[in-house]
Amino acid sequence: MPANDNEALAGLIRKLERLTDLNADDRRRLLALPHRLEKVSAGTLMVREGRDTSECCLLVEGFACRHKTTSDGGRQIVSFHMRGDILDIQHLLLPLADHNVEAITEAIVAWIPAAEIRRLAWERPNIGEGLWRDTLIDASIFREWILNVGRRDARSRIAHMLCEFVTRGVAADLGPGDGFELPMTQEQIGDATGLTSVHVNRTLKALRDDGVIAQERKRMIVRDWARLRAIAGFDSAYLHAAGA
Amino acid sequence: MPANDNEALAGLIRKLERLTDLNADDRRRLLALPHRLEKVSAGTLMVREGRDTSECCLLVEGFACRHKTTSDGGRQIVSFHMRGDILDIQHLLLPLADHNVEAITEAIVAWIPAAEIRRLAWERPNIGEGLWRDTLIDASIFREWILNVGRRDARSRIAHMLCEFVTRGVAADLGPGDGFELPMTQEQIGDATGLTSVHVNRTLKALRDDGVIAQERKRMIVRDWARLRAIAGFDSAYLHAAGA
DNA sequence: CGATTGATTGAAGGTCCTCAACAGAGGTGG
DNA sequence: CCACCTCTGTTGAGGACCTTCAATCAATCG
Repeated sequence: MPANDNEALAGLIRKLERLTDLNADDRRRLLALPHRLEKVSAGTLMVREGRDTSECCLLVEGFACRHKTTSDGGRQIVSFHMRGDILDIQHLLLPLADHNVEAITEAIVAWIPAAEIRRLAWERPNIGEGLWRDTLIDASIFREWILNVGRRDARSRIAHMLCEFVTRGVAADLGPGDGFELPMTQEQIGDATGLTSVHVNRTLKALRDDGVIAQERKRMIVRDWARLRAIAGFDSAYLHAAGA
Repeated sequence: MPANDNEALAGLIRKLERLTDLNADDRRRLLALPHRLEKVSAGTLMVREGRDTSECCLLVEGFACRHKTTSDGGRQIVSFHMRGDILDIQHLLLPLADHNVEAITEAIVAWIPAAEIRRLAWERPNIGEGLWRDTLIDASIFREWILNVGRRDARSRIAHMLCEFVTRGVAADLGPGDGFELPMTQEQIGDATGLTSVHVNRTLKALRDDGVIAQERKRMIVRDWARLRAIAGFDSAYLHAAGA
């Protein structure tokens, strides 16, 4: 397994430290969380809608998304995730999964018993506060996504998705925001923005032609961050501490 | 003031009892929460995006919504609320409001100091668990709304919004679901579904012509619940305990 | 009772979708 | 190591759904 145990939980601690104050004891308890590491390939479903869950899934490395489907098969991605994110923290208190969690690249995840995290949340108020705040920021991002698919056109919508991804990636130490690995396919961008992959393709081409972005393979370069922001109408306030 | 103090907090207790176990002491502490009642008219903004907040707003009577706007003025409603709902519980841990909260009918709200609720959440684990679970259900509803505006056509989208409203209304003791007061205008339905009021009008007419619903004034009658559900692709699982 | 807000309907147009074909990249197995 | 296959990206043509603009009607309210 590529990541050792300490590294696996260190990502979670780094994230919580952006959200709350942790003392030495808090950190010790977090590092002592029982867990098992798993390497998964792109496309693996870590959580299935409707299933009972007793473990929480921490993303140690790689990228993942959460998605839901309509009764006639339409698929909607509701969030993207990167290292340090707990992918299904809501299962601490809601045992039945209401959506799927899928790896979109090869990834390493750590499975942690929900009961252990729950206990820690109540015994260490700092940790509980951080975890609760994390779920509240999740909810804030969901609200922004409702606005994104509901009220922006394809161009702004995709630009906004890119802005958010860059901003969160920088916060998660994935490197500088001007050039970065874009882990999702155009089909997945479509599923996240409520568009078809065909229209995503045309819209990305337009953004390239306008000199706002550039692409080579899966690598994306932001040529003009100010313009991308303006097209998206992006204001990072909704990310709260998570995107600071 | 139409509602007395006990009635005001009783709605919150009823709601929390659907989400967690409360003992006599929990209930006593909840009833002892300091608060002030306010009667507000339709259109009143209780919370403004970007503002610092130190009080939480409990909806005692009437209806409200939360909404956001794009930089060029597009407006998106991200949730509707009814009595018993805490309208901005995220401000317990996120001081800066990332959206607006607005009364859509005349309403009675109770303002409760956020610090008092926060204290109760940590001192009474049952209450904390119930409140956290409530915010997680909120998030689940947001996810469903992303799916709704992202992947359903106007007809299913509006049908889904109606199904959710009815289901939550029944759970909140607002009366039977077959005939009920629809508090929002067609413009607000449009803002919630990412459509224009014109298209909402045409779509509602189609649903009426098909015998699925009927309307008189602001009153809506569900003529064929099975068909409305089918059109919406509605499955109440995402409401978790809140819509049981 | 005039004024304002919300509902209703028509006509024209635009954004995005569907269907379809093809190119390129990457992975697999013989 | 190359042939093959699959997945992803790309582009074109036509059409559907929803929007925009506009006018009219109904209901509510000061």
